Amino acid sequence: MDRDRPRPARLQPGPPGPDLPQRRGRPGRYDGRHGLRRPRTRRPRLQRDDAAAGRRHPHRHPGGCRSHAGRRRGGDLDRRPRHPHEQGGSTSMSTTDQGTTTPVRVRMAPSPTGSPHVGMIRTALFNWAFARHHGGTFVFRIEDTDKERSTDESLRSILDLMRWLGLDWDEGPEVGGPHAPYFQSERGDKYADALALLRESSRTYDCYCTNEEAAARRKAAGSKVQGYDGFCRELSDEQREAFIAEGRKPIVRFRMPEGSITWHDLVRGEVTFETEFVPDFALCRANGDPLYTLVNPVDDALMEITHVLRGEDLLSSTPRQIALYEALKEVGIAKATPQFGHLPYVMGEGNKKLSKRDPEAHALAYRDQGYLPEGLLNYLALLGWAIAADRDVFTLEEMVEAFEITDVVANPARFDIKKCDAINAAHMRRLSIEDITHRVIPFLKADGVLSDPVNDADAQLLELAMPLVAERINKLSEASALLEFLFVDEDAFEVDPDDAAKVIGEAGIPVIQASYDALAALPTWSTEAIQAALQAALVEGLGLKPRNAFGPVRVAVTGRRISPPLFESLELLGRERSLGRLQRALG
RNA sequence: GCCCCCAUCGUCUAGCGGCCCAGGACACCGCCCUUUCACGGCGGGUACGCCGGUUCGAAUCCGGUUGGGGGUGCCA
Repeated sequence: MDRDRPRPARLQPGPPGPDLPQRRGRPGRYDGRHGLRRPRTRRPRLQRDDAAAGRRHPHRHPGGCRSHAGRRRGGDLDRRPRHPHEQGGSTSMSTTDQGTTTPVRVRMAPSPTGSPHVGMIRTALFNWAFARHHGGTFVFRIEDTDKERSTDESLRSILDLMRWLGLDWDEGPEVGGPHAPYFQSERGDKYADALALLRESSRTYDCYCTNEEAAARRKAAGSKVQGYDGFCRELSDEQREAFIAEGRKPIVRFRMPEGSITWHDLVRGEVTFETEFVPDFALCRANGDPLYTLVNPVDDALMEITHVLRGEDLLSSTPRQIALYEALKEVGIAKATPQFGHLPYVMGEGNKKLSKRDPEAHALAYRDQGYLPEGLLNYLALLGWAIAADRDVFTLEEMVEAFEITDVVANPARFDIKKCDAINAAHMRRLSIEDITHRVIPFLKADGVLSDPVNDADAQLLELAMPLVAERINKLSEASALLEFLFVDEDAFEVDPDDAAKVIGEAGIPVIQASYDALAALPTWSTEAIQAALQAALVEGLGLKPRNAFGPVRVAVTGRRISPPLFESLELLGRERSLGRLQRALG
């Protein structure tokens, strides 16, 4: 073949034990222990006999915390009996370490380049939920090796995002941890050490070729495979010296082993790659800068990550990582190869991976548009996972309780903003008035509806008005339009011209006049009295349908055709301001 | 090109060989409720890509095919 070396049929035996169900795609339920899986059974967790409730508090200390009080490390790990025949390790390149009971350690490792993406949230959420479900550790690591593209702004955005979402991390930026530092830019010595050890082993070799040379050789050989061809694998001293004499600087390449590499993917089942299709890859640049291919596995190894849950785009780099892990174990850097689970893409319009170009991709925009973190997270969780056959709305706590990585489906999901809205709306309706008021205030301030700080009178008015508004908004940002008329100064009050044209006009003037007369005569200014007076004057008096009767009044007083309930609104506005606005509408 | 992944309503999913002429949610279409809006209620249409095989029985297992996606870097 391309490397001119014989290829043994298969290094790996087939599926391990006779009792191990190896259904592709729907693997057995993962029980939190390395290499162990059991056949899926329907929601056995619902019958759990321990008091799981109150054990975890996913919302505590958003933004990361040190306190592990109350968290049971490795909580679920010993719950189920081990099945003697169930072993996940199936190959010489096994991704599992049989017999261990290591507590779960997962990580989120974003690159701080550009604006954080909703796909990133989904990955973070599944990692977080997996960690919390198993009472494990959620590590947050910043992969800022690319100095050109990494920015502080992006880093801040990611941290803000995680804090807003309430996905707290146990180790990482701001909280530190036993494997600090958690910024790759501060871990250069570790990569240099790893590279030096690897270079001393037989697993790597120095390569002097240019890309062009390798590509030309591939082409000349009529190879179907692209990428490096292994030319420098067995260089003679003379060849090496000749290259050096030419002034070439070598890079370090990893020597892919022969045969095939198989792993049991946590979401996809068994995946196999023939290594003839996995070219020897570079670990560093000629100037010595380590590449992602090196730093990512080295950090995972050093941080003792047990499960790597990441995007499907990394699927094809997994055989390289598994092979590298073998070398890292050999040189004493890695203790064990993690298990891998490749999450499906979040797709955008037109069946393409949701790209940064899509406005829907920008994660922080959801916060600014008034989505609830619990709503967004709930929706994102639905992309690839279901808590039950007939349920879509759930809390983070419920997700933690029920989340199984092996329940995640492998097919890519389209991001549907309408459903996202609907799920968010469901969470809005679950909030108490106090809670929703609290959350709406920043939006009201930003929109200039409320002053900052809020004065006492406005605070009081808001407290009275929110019950009317809370049930009719689906996003926090929608409150301003509904409340503005109550807080605006009279001389700044404006009536929407389009709405006025539609319902006031000539036909509306008599209606407003009649309303003014009826309300001006009112001895008490209450919702009930207002309703009775308007009902009598307009519906009975003028013979109007309620819709036509109250429309003009609504626009005159609230400025818009869409408002909180009219009679309550009038009461809150007060007699003087209400009558004044009716007067103004009359011209 | 080559390699890998994926395949149930428009969308997200349930389904783990008989409970399925396929369930839920969003969207859509009617109707009801209603002072606008937002809720809420009732009803409706719409899906197992295709071809083989295994089986008494297949959406479910196997093979193929087609279609989609991803990868194929001294990017991450």
